[in-house]
Amino acid sequence: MDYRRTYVRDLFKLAPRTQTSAYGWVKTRRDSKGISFVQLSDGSCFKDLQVVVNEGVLSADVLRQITTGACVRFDGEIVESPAAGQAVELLATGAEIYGAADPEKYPLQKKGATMEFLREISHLRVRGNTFGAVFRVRAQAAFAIHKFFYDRGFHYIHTPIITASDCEGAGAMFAVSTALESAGHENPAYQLKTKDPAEDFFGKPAFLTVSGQLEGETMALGLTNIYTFGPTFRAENSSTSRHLAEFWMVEPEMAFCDLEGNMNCAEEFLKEVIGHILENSAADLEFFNQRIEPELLKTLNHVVESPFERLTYTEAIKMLEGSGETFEYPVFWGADLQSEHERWLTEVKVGRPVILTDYPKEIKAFYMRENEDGKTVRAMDVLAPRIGEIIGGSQREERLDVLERKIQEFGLPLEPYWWYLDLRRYGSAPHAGFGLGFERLLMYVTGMKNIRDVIPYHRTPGNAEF
RNA sequence: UGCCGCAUAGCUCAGUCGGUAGAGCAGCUGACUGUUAAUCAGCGGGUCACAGGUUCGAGUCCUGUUGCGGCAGCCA
Repeated sequence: MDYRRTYVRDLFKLAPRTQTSAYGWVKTRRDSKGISFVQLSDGSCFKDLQVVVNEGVLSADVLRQITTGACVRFDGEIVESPAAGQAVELLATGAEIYGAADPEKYPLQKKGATMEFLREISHLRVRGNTFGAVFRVRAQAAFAIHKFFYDRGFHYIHTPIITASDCEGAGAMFAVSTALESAGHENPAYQLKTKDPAEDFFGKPAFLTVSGQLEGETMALGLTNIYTFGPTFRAENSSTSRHLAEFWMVEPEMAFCDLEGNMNCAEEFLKEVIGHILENSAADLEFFNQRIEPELLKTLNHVVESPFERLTYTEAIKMLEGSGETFEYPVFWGADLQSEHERWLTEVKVGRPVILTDYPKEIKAFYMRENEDGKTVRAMDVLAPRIGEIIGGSQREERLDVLERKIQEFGLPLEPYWWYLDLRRYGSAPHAGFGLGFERLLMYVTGMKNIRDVIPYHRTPGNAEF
């Protein structure tokens, strides 16, 4: 068996009367007198292959094992289909069962299951229509991201997963330690080897990264344009449809770039990646449009075609104040925008993604470049209808004295940032970048309502199954 | 972490006033010469999440626990 076989996707393109084989998993089997129809999928495309099995072609024993979930190879001939529903089908002359699936126990049915149930069988759900489409689109999106940056001369950088800096300021962190060790294989109890971080593996407290940005900045100030695309961890005890403890983040960082350039990059990025998926995952998106989110294709096409609205925080506050809406949380200059405010701006007022800039410095991170007014920073958030913040970024503070002052104003110690400050000490450059939550982008592109359903195995508070 | 909701067959759900459990789908058996979530007939299938409590009697009422979901906060 060679991996370079003909995928089901390619079988549809074969000329009638071509002899071939189809490998895959059975979705359903329908029997009539003298004939059986098998829907076969190998995940290479949305559409199943219809295999026609005439009576007597297969032994009773083999036919009996061709049930939903079974893994089978069919040998036969591509023929034009006499019935509606498919142009061609495979007329079977033989079959081999690789793995049967007991139909009384196989949990994945061909009819109605909730997303919550399918989440419990995450190892099998990929064989269904919805999750096959989700993970094909996920792969396509990842490729589109690499292509976007490659085409623009960005270098793909791998920043560390483990970091000893516990003050990146982006949320709660997971500790990484060998101080905790199992008392033994037979005894599952764990015990603490040492309480002193100096005796731990790294000689000081270490954590899983919450962002590769600071290290990304160091690479950009030498390679000019870089991006990271890797796993990110937040130990925040938040259980919502938009949060994961382990997720994937894309973080470009650009030297010789200001907030304007940053906004341009973010907008071009979203348009090109979504455009690529519209073009290359059409059948999967059509399914999402029919079964998951009726407005999906309309929305995505609209995003690709129209310019994003760009507003300053101050302008957005004025709009919210004049909206006539009654919000649960009050709107005033200096307040962080709540979900309800972001929703009003993107869904009611504008109807497409909005880029907000120049937030009050108190509600944004220390590394964002301070404006001349002394009150706001060069921050930008890209807000999307339905999912809220999809991108957060800023022009970075490149002035040593200002950055040192800001770190202290935020009550952070200077010492751990010695290397970050060195960037401003030696050959500092204006630079900017942003972070994009990959799974949030996938929610937007697929219309899936829960972030746990766009990653193969979700990690959330209380769950690390699989 | 806070507030709210849910937990009954493999799945999706109903279960009235507290009186010993029901449907559709799936599965199995059979019928049907081309089906498309096939159709038709029949059959099997239950620790009513768990632990207590009230009661002659609890799926149903009360308390606690666990799990799941929604919203909010935090964020990407």
